[in-house]
Amino acid sequence: MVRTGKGNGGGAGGCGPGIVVGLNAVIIAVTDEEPRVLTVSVPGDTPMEGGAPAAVGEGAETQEALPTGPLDPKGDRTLELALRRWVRAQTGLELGYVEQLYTFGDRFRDPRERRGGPRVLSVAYLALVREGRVAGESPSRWRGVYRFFPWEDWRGGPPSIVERRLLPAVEAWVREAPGRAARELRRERAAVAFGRGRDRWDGERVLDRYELLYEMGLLPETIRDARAAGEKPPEAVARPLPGSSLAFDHRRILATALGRIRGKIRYRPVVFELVPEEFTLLRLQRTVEALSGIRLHKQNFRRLVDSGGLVEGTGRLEQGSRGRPAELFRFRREVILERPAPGVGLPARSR
Amino acid sequence: MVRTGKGNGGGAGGCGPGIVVGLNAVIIAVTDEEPRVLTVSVPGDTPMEGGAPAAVGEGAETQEALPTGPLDPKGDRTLELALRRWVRAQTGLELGYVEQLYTFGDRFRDPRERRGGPRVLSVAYLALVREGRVAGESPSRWRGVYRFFPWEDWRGGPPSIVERRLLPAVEAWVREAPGRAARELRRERAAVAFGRGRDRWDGERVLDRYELLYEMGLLPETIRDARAAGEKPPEAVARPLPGSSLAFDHRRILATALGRIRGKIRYRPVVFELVPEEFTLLRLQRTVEALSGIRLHKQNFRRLVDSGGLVEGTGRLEQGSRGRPAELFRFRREVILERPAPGVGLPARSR
DNA sequence: CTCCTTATGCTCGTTATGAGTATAAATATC
DNA sequence: GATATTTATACTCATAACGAGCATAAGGAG
Repeated sequence: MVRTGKGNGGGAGGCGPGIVVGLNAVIIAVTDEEPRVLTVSVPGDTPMEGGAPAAVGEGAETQEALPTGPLDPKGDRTLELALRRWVRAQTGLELGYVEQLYTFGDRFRDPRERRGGPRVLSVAYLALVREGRVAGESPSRWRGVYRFFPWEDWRGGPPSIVERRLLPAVEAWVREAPGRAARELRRERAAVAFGRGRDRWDGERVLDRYELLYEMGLLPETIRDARAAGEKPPEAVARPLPGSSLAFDHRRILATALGRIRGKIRYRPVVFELVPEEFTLLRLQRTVEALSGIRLHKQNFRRLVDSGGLVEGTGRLEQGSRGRPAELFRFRREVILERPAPGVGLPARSR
Repeated sequence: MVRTGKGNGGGAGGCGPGIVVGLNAVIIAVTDEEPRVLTVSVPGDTPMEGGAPAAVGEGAETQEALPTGPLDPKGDRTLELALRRWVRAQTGLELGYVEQLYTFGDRFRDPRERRGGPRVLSVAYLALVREGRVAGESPSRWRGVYRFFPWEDWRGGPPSIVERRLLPAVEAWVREAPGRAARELRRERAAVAFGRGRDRWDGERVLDRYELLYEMGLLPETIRDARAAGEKPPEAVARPLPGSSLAFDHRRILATALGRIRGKIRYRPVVFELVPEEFTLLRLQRTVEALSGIRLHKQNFRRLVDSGGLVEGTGRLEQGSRGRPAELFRFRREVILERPAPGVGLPARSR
């Protein structure tokens, strides 16, 4: 009957558990039509689950990471409450919408594991907050999400990085597969992730794309991790793709989060967690566009949310904007009682 | 710093970690038009993450539970591989489709926690297998999923239990709320979970319903857990709802899994993991119906999967059935390259 | 007053969906 | 062997949902 970790005692330090658990928060806001994520600075050698705060900014090179905190096994009633607790303490943010994202537990995702450190599990959460008010004095800041995934922002048409670097690299990767069968496999994986070209790009497959790029050796993480393992990178690539990285596997976690949001937005009214109580329809649309990374047809968006019962007009108008003043709307909570899956129903493809 | 569990020492046995991690498998198959889940027998006092195998079947009353296994922090490269490993060892099953479901970590979900035991986290996985071949000699067996959720099977119309017990109880629960505000809150929660009546029942909200029923005190778990906590059940209910329970919070985990499958089936071609290589369209339809719990329109289902490009005919016919022989079809793998979200697109409501 | 900008209303063709009707090809029954 | 029964499969039809575009309204800037 399945004992955990065949002998809890076998792990690090003679008596340690061999496994430690941390909680991870992907906190998303949309400001200035840009989706943003809250990151913190950690010293270069910080263990993932925290550690002595090691005097941040004391000289050693710091990395950017997602906020991480502990579960107090004797105190926190649920994982989510634990997350809310330490996010409040760390950043001053009172989280609204929170959902569990995924639990990450690959071996060596914390490099210290190679030096006898414990296996580190992270239960990652996605949180949406309304504004960019970071109250904490902690070294946290809002970063544009597309800083980490430049290839995911199609609002201005196909990003040049996709055309110029990504697709050619993918094609080369498929071509250079060792053997016919491997080539077919790669072709299919590439087609699923990138939709065989600029057409058919599926906005939700953020994680598939990230993982493929990682595997192809196009990301700095690939080199970093291979070096840590004492191997040489899979296929030495001239230069990594543009786009910032994050410590540990946190860019992967962020990719998971972005994909989840893009999916969720279609069938649950989660956008409203990101806009003020009252908003113009354009603001709502821009928020959806920021997250989904594509442009939407204005009139149809209006029809969708208005006659779809997602919003109701307040009768009041927005002040101080260019052009004809827009009516302020608010979310119609009743819609969740009326329709099974009220979302904004993005088009399959952009444009 | 966040060491896990602020005071690793406080836990079980003086040196325990305070947190232990287990993996949980919800293994689903569909046989005889019935969705089934693999369960195992555990002695009444088994700790969730396993422990000394305590001689199964030695007299003490046994409970039914989901298969559970460990993560070997030094050996298993990923959580999913760990799961595949011990499922193979325990049951002989070679899992095909596997996806992570959710991580459960509420306090006291393992009752031994109250007696100083460690906090037990379970990372639950959903696995789909083609046939009901349980090779292992372990005390595992296939149970009909609706044995645990009789109110979720609407294939024969609204289940009598819904009409006769569930909805009346829900209405009473709303009515008896302490105060006006609480009543409104309950009304809304009930409406979301149960769709304000036999109409608008959303098949995917399995977990919402389970949790509401738990909270209402309509399940044996409510009483069990309250007793373990030394409290009295929230609102003493005459008799619990029909439907088998599972050990620990495993019925909740199963509810999560069923809801996930029902959602997934709509936009990913996962049904094909549950039928043989070649199948008739009726068989495919019955499998979808078994999972979604509703009946579908035969001709439209055919149109959906056939002209939708999900399947292709083999030209061969099924042998030995009543009526006109049906053509055998197979899954068209190419569809995942062609369409972004190929699923079977269930109707919002039944009938 | 005219142009520019944004908001909002409405139309139109296409596709998807829900519900049938009709016919075909087997086996079972008398 | 004719007929009923059962299941498969092909089509039709009305309606809803969707994608794209035209047209008009209501502000400010020049």
